[in-house]
Amino acid sequence: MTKKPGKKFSLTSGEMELISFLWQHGELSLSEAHEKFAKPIGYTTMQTRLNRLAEKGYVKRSDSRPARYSAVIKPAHVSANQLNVLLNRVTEGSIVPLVAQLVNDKSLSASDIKEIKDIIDQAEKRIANGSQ
Amino acid sequence: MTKKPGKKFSLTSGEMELISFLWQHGELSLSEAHEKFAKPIGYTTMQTRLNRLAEKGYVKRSDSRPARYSAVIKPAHVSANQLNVLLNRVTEGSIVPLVAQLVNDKSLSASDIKEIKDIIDQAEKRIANGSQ
DNA sequence: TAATAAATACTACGAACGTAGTAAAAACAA
DNA sequence: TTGTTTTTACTACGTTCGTAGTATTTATTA
Repeated sequence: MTKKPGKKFSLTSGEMELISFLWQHGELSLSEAHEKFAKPIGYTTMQTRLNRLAEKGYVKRSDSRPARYSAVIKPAHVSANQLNVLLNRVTEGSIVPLVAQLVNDKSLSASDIKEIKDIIDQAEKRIANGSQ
Repeated sequence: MTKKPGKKFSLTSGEMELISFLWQHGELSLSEAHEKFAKPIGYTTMQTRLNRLAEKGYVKRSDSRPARYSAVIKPAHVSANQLNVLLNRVTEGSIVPLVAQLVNDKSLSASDIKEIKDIIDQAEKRIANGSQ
C-alpha cells in the first residue's frame, strides 16, 4: 500500500470545521455554503474562509461563474494524519491503548463488534502470512 | 483566573507540542524547559508560551521561586478529546472505520492483536449484559 | 438597455500565538 | 553589603484566522 508521504497539513479547528462541512455536502456555491452552514456567520465571512482555504490548496474553487467549492483533502488524509499525530504524541506509536479508548468510550453495537472482529481477523491473517 | 480543564479544550499544534514535551519530561523549570526543548527558541519565548498555557489552566506553575511547570491535562484527556473530534468529524460517530484505519495502517504484532481481541471481547460481554 | 440582484474583490480589525527584547526583582556570591 | 547572575514581569511585533463592511463586477430582469 504505497501511500505517498503526503505533505503535512495542519488545520485549525475552524478550518477543519469547514472542510468537514464540505465533505458532508459535496460541491457548494458560496451562497449554498452560507445557507447550509450550521452556525450563522456572515456571507462574506464564509467567502473569506473558503477562499483562504482555496489559497492553501485544501479546497478547490471552480472557474464557473457562481464558483463552486469542494474539499481537496479527503477524510482519509486527515484522519490518517491526525491519528498518526495522536499515536506518536499520546501513545508513542502503540495503537492498542487507542483502540481500547475508542471501544470503551463509545457504546458499540453488536454489528460494530462484529465488524471490528473481522478487521482484526484479517490483520491476523496478514501477519500469519508474513505478507506486506 | 485559571480554569480547570473540565470539558473542551482546543490546542494549537504548537501548544500541543509543549504539552507533550512536558509529559515526556515531567516537571521542569523554565531554564530546564528551554534547554531540553528540541527546537531552539528564545528563552523568553519559552517563558511566554509556558505562562500562556498556565493562564489557560493547561499547565500548572508552582509557587516555588524557580517556578516549575507541569502539564495539567493528561494524555488521556487529549486523546479522548481528539478522538471524539475525529469520530464526529471524519466518521460521524462510528468507530469502526477508525479502528480499521488504525489496524490497517500500522503493522500489528501478534500480541497487539491479542490485546485488541481481549478488549473487544470485554466490550461484547458488556453489551450482552445490557449494562450501559 | 437600464435597473436591480447576485457574486466576487478588496479592505479592515481584533484575538490568539509564536517570536523575542528589555526592565525589574530576587537569589547568590564575593 | 554590594555586585553579578538568574528569574520573572512587562512590552512589542508579525502572522494567521475569524469576523465582516464596502466596493466592484457580472448576471438577470423589467
